[in-house]
Amino acid sequence: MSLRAVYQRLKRNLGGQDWWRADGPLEVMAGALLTHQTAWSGVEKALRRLKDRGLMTVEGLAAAPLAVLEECVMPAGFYRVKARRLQEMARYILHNHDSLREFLSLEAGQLKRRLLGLPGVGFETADAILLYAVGHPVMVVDAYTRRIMRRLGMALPRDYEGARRRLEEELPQGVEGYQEFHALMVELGKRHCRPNPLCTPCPLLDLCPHGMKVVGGGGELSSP
DNA sequence: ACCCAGGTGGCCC
DNA sequence: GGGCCACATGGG
Repeated sequence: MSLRAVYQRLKRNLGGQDWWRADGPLEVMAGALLTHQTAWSGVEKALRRLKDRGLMTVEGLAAAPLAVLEECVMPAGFYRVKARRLQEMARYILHNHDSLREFLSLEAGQLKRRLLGLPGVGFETADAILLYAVGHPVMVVDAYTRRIMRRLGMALPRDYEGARRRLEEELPQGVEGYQEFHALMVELGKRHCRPNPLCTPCPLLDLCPHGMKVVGGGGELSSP
């Protein structure tokens, strides 16, 4: 089964995900930093706290006492480092650009390099910002995507950029499709593709891993 | 009492 | 380039 076929099947059955809705680009950027190794429910609480205190602006994040940011970020975990990263990002933009808008309107490659220079922004976070905050057609490669691809027998290259290019080549190209595919990988992964060998069977795809056991019945146990 | 979550950076080899 | 660890709260 081709990757495009996988995508079409998931999309048909799980529907449009309309994922990662946010008030504006800054909220997407903050969410991208806060979601590191963290459940989204905690990220939502943190974003809510920041907004309720009027801190969801570049100026607000840049000027707020670190202790206040930490208190807001708390429910998203890793709160000390994440609060600092939020502030560093805001201060960078404030000190080096006319506005958030101007910063985000840089050419995609330029923007990505600058994002990567910020503390806490690695390849995945940078690409998430490009795709969801700005709307550039780049794939985001996360842990779920890698795991699912591996269990489909289509393991991605280990290096991030190689993996991203592979997905971008094999999928229908464009912002819509990339956002949708990424969302589908995460939602499917949460249900049926955990790191632990004990995973629930996936009714849509043969995700059965490593020849390990499946809980619940319905998944194939075909051992070669 | 585990395991896990929409990663990244620092350190080591 | 890789492998290991810290970073921390909250839900199943």
